[in-house]
Amino acid sequence: MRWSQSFIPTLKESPADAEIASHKLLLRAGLVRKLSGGLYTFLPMGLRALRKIEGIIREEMDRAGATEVLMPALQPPDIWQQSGRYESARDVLFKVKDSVGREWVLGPTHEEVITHLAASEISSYRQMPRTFYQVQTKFRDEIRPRFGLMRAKEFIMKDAYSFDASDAGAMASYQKMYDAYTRIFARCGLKAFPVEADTGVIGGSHSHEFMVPAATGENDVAYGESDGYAANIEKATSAGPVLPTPSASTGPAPEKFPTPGVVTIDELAAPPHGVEPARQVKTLVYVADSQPVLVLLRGDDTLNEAKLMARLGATHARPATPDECSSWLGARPGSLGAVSGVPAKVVILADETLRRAMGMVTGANEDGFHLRHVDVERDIRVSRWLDLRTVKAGEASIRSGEPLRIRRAIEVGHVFKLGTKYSEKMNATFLAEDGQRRPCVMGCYGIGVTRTLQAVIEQCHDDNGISWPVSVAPFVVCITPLNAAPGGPTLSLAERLHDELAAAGIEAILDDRDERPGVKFKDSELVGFPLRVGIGEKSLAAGEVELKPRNGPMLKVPIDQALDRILAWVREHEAALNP
RNA sequence: CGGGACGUGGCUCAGCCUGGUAGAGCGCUUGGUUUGGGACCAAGAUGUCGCAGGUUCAAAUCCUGUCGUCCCGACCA
Repeated sequence: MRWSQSFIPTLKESPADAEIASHKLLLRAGLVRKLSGGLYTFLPMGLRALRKIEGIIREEMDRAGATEVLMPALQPPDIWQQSGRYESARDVLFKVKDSVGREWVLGPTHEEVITHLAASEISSYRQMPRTFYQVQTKFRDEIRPRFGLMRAKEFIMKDAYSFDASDAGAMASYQKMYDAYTRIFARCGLKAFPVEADTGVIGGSHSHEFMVPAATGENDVAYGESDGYAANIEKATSAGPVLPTPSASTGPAPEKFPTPGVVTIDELAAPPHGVEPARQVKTLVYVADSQPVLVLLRGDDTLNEAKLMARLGATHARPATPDECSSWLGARPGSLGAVSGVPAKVVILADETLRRAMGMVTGANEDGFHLRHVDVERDIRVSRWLDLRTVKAGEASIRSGEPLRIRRAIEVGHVFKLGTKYSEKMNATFLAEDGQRRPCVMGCYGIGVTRTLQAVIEQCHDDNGISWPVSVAPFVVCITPLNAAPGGPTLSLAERLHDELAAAGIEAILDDRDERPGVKFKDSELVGFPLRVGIGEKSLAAGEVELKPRNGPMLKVPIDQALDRILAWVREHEAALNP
């Protein structure tokens, strides 16, 4: 490929609407252009890198025994109604109407479609295990698209779905995908690691997300440095808070005291009251699937909303408004408590940390008053004790006791044991060996392909631009004749090398532009080709060409060895990425 | 959805406060000189200042609305 025949519009300056490095580089290196918020056109270099990632994914899916299909992006709403997600996923569903007014859905994912297929095509245990996958464009009505391809309205995803006749079979299918994912990200040159993930409404214990550590990620991961524990913060647990919870009773009964103007934990902790946060009971009012619930946490803890929803099996949860708090409890946020005045219909959930907590301080359900000497088990009608708190850095790992750390990460993949949630609702059943009809046991497995592309850039770049791993580089080799005069000796050698590389199966881009050397050097580093082959009149006179790895020092090699040295360099770096 | 910021040539931005001829750098075109790290000189082209109203003799500038973009938030009462 000649540079002049491609389309690589590089930019010296970053467009103003890009914030993070990978987003800026996507634009600066001419990989993508924005059409609208969350919608991007892939230009040749971006498309080539994307195809490389897709290629790796296809190879590994096939190796793992999955089989490729392609499902419609446009889907009838009735299958979404059948699965119940027409309601529960309504926030992300794009809906469109056709010319006669009938409604359609743009698929954010394909569980419904594949389960519909399985319902009609799989009828016997003999047809399983079976794993289908596709690489498809997905649509999500993101509240706030951001960071380029990272969170977009339209994006490319690899999704796979496994069907098994038994739980054990489903676990084996899950493990195959888990292993495939590990290989895929390694081959993409990404340092991605699996973490335990929240299973949300669906329940079950088997879900892992593959995370790429990055300060710009949108997820927090809690992990142990050496014990291997790693979990999404939404799921993470610990041995408990570092500070112990007060457990000595300070009085025989709760006692009301005035706290005018005090509405926050910090204000109650400050003079004149001086009640340290660990001695306070934080009372939150939530509305979960239209039901009011009270959530009790220690004052210095934070509610983990994902845990709340998971424990309740709720699909939507939101904090109650101050007016709702007033009408249910008789007080405004800041003076709420669960000791008295809680209507019987309101469920009270308390975090495990508060078990046996004594001598606590909490709101009195009367504006301007709090209660002290509260023994939680004695004084509060707790309906359920649950793990609802968000773990904090420094707390002991449940695995080894070492202090947990927390870091930001980008989620690039998710493997999930679904069970029979969809197969039951959509009647995807089979006849088992024992003659019984049972629902298929399913798993689903996603990789954000476009997001993975950007994650690679986020992880592989420097001040000069992108630095692609050879496996996903749009071209591995950039041949740079410093003088591209037609018919001249540098261009002739460049062309010869290009053709010889092509014959050896390596696609190189030849920078045949009539540009000054500095421009070519800067561009090749910005776009990030792993190996640049420089051919100038000086080096030619010395009988040499220059091999300049993107991340290493320049090597001068004799012209007649150039091809072999380039091939060796590429093979070596390809091999390094193969697990 | 709440808060904030910003919309001026292809890109990055100045001008707006204090209304009065629309600017710079990069990019682009032409000619010349250059040619191993984003060249230099000269001459040029490119704008209904996001859009719609309003105020005014006069609006990029002030006011209102609207659309778009980006950031923060949408757990800690």
